[in-house]
Amino acid sequence: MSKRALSTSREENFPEWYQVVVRDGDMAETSPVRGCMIIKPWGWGVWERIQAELDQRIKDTGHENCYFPLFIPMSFIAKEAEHVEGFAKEMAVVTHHRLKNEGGKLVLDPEARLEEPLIVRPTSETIIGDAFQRWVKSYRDLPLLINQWANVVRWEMRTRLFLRTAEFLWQEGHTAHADRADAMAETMRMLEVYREFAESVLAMPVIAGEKPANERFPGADNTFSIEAMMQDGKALQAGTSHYLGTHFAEAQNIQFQSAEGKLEHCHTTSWGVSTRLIGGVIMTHGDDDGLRLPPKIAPRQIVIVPMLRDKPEDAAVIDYCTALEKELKAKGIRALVDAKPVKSAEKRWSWVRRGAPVILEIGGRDVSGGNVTYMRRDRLRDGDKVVSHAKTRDAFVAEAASLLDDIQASLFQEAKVRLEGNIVAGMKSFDEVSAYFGATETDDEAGGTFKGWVEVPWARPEGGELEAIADKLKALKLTIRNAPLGQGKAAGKCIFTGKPAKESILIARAY
RNA sequence: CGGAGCGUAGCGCAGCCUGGUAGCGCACCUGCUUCGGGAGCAGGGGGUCGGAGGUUCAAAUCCUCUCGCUCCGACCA
Repeated sequence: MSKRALSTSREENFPEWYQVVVRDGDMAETSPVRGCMIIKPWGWGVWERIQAELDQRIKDTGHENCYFPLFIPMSFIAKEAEHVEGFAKEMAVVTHHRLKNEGGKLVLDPEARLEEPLIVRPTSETIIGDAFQRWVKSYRDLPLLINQWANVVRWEMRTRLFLRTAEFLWQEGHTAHADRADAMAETMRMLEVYREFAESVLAMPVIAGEKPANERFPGADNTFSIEAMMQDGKALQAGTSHYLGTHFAEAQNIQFQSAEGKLEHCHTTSWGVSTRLIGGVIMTHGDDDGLRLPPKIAPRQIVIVPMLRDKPEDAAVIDYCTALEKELKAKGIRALVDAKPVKSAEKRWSWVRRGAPVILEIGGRDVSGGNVTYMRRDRLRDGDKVVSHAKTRDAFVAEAASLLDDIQASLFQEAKVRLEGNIVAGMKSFDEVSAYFGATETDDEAGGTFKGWVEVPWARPEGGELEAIADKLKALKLTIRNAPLGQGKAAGKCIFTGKPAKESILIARAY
């Protein structure tokens, strides 16, 4: 008879469920500025964990952090034709540097119009390239390996908290290399960093692969992505890594003198992941009681809720909890006693909705017996019933770290089974693909029938042929996600062109 | 920016058709009783009904405009 902690379920209405999890999980809310979000302390705590873990990996692979301006001169963006084309429609532009008071109303001061408008960065290839042009003179300056943590703005039509917001936070890596091989190795190295990070830190299994030409970053020669499967079967692009060839180097004069004394253009790369990852975590691990956070990114891993009764004995319970918290912290665990004067049942459910991995409830009897009672958020219920476990306090403290490891592993395993069990291979024609997805035309609003991804052989068509295929897929709300790495020689024929297949690609609905 | 729907208390909603000056559940505050678990009873606080105009003796309700949100489409990390 036990009720759920949320007002809606994944099955009833997945998009609404997502919003409720974000709100009730205290992650973020919409702001007075259209399309922008306020990230609340709990959501920000998750982002801080993501930053800390990923930043370490970025540094371990030889990169240095720095910071470039938020504003980019419009002329910079205009230099790379494809880049302009790709971003022109979604840029925020600063045109004035002063307001004036006109009859009690604030208006733009026409005399304060900027000679050259400034773009609020949608990404920083151009302004970083401008610096690279000055920093790189010799082959001895290469490779140049830079990263920055920043906010960027893309004026999106439709926004959803974390998944697509007008302003979002990310890290963007930018590197310059002497040749294609070195730049490509960098591109793949960072893709692998993302894959490993997503799986081991976010417990989010992904498929790493190369994007088809029509899904490339504006100005890139090759774009690679990691794709994750959400619980509604849709794909989420969780990270990208681009080999930019010499396009930006040519547009911006990033040149070096080789050992042979020849002047050559650099080969550049860029790669990034954003706050969108948090949306991915929510849709990968959330359940009908709210968020379930992997311990590695949970701002608080173990939350201790004292069962207070407004009696003198409360003091002993709080002391017991505080001592326990201290012990756990000494072991490097992010523990918290929630002693707020709020009904304990309320506190329990609010931590459930926020997805704290382990929730302890400590009452007088635990104190006198030297025990703890706890719940695992990843396996909160057996059927409908909430499951609590009991242990001696000493045993709990001794095993706390491995309990967290176990939760991390179990969340990953659950998601991995879902991903691997829902990629359908073996279809021989587009009609089969169409039939597979076709049955779910009407179910976008409600959860509807779950449809996973389809893996099919194709001949890697380009140009107009690819455009036509993309349009055909679009009619079914489908996109090509990527061509997974490490696949063997593709067998059979391309399901679109009938030509001998070159590789397999994943087709899915996507965010 | 197009199509559809919706804006009434923190959240979820009723009231609108048939205008009469705002209500329910949860949450919140106080008290008492409970309490190894999402408690009961009693009392209470909180809304210029998204905003601006208009019609009217009177507007949450009718009309016009506007802003915002959600879903769908186009675009996209």
